[in-house]
Amino acid sequence: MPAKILIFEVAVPSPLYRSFDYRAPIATGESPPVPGTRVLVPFGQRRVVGILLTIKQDSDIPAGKLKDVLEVLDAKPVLGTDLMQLLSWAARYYHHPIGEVLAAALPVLLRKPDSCPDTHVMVWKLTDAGRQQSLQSLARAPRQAAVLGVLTEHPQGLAREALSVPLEVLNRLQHRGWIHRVGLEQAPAGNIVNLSDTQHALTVQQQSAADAVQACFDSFQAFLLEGVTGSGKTEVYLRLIEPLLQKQKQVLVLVPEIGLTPQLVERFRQRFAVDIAVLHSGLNDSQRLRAWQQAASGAARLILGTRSAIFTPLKNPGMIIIDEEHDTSLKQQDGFRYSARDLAVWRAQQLNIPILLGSATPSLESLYNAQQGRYQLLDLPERAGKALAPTMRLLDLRGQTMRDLLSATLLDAMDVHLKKGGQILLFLNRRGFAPVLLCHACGWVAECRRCDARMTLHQRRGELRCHHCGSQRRVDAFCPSCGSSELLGIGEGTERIEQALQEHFPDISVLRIDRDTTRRKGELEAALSAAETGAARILLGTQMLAKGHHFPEVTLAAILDADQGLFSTDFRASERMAQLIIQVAGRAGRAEKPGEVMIQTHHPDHPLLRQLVESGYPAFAQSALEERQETLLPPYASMALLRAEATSAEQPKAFLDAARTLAEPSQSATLQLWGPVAAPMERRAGRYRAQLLVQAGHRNELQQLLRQWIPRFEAIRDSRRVRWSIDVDPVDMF
DNA sequence: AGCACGCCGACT
DNA sequence: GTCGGCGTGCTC
Repeated sequence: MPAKILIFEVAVPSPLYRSFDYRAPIATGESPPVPGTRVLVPFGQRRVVGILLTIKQDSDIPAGKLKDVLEVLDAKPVLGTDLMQLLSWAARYYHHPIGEVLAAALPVLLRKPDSCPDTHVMVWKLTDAGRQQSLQSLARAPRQAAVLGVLTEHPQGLAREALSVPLEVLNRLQHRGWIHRVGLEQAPAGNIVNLSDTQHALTVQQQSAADAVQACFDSFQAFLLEGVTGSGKTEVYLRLIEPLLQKQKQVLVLVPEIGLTPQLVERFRQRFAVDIAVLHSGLNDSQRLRAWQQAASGAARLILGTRSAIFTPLKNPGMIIIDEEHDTSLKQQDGFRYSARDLAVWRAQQLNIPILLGSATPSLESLYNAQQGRYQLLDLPERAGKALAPTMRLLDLRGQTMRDLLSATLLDAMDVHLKKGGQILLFLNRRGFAPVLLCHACGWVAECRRCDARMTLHQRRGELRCHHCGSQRRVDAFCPSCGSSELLGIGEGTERIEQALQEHFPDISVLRIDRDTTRRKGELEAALSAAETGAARILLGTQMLAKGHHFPEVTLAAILDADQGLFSTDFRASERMAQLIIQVAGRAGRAEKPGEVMIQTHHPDHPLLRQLVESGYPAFAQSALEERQETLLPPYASMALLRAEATSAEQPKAFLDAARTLAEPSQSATLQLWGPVAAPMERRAGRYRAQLLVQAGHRNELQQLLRQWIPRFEAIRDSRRVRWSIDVDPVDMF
């Protein structure tokens, strides 16, 4: 009888669409590890950290090829059953290699082969000796004295973060034997919900929305909270979070990238005296690991994060909230291209908890789900408090006297608002000085050497920059083509508008907020606070300015160029433009001052624009949905985009041609392939890009095709030479 | 992806 | 005579 050997099936961090089998380690101990545990395995010439998927009795791989697991790295799995299920499903649905999916869900430090640092919450406490020290004896070490003082008042101990002194100070005290570190299994379970008195009474609509969700606290239900700007969505979130925290549950809140500002975090902190884990891009690896562990242990009760926070382990999940659910930054745009919103709905269902999707301008997908009865629609049609809805107006630019995108009508309106003491917000989604540098003598324009794109002129820094690949160079003094010195910046960016505003309103302070003015740390915060206090009278900016901030003094908001979104090749462009316009409009008149919104366009009769302005977003969304239905576009169809890129233009096309041929036999009635075609900007960062669109009437049909199609790509000759990727439910068609 | 192996060009 | 270019193949 051969001895029974166990086989570990392991997901290895590599772009391969399969798992790998290993012999279980010799010393498995009493209880074998469970799926979700990290294992160190030999892989080719390397050793890598993989994740145990299953333990099985035998393998299809010949015994001679099997290698041994080198080490089991965790006593407890880093990924619990629920996350393993979520991630396996996500790998299948998005057709991304399981090893990369699992790796993407783990904090960087857990992807390294060190054993997992302790998952305890560490706090510092006074020792008996420490308690007996007099503070006077430490007069020459004020920081050490302060620590002793604070710890005297907190006999249960405090985390280092709470003490906010350098580690060195603590080490010195520890060395003297006056304080020591203690690991707690969980954070001190204070009962901790501590409502501040800033709580406002809810409006009738807010209350009924909150009631509806609260009625479903103990089971899965998806809610779409459609609330106009200023209607108090956040207050509804806070009201719902409160009873859950009291029941010792955790709440996971996902927000778009720009939405996760210190101001938002501060609002949560002021409301609830619980440990909040904040997961944003600014964290370093150990901070991120710590936040993850605090969520996993249950110590953090409120988890606030961007897209990838959807993979945070939760000990005691109570609810998931997705704020600004329409925002495209919730969809990962490279590598493992998942939608955090869609995964969140799946996860809520799996955890049997409610999920709340909030937006002033819901995505057409979510509105469709609400109409289908999958989501329960909650409506907040009115602004809370005394604030009045702003009036919106299209400004016909045709034939108007213009000064750098500022029409005479707009300038007049600005004058009026400034005289009345109002603040003004101008939105333009184009940074830099001018999007084109043109030679007046010969017509040459400055183009990027690595992209099919014009360079943007950044005049103040004397640079040309490509906004697609990031390359930059000094602006030419003479035309490289004809030698003329007459080089003109054509078109407008925020930098030019800023200059024009300063000239036109010499006594008014203008604040420009875009990626160029807020590049360094702290600059964005400084700018936002200058905007909020009203110190700056005219605010000018890009997306950054439009999203989520509260500027109570703004009485006039203007979209300087609404025409960009009108004639795009991307069928979602008009939806985006509408969302952006409403978002900018939402910045005006939030306080007691009535707001005015002006939208500059050369197409004032465009049906979409008119409907948006005259009837509002819900009406716009309804007719956009009807149009999608007629043209059989999402959400009435399912899409996947196969992209390929390489250093030559031919290779991606050849690969996609081959891929298309492989898909051809399985074409059914509603399955369609479009392309391959060159990407809208074919060359980007020196690489040529092409794409093939797959469309199906049904999700299942699309999935069925992808399942049998993608494994065959490895057989295509060029598949090694091109970089290809599959994007299921793409939101960006580029 | 990473890494090794392998076969052809310009260097000490 | 070697260092190194990137094409090809493999990873339990």
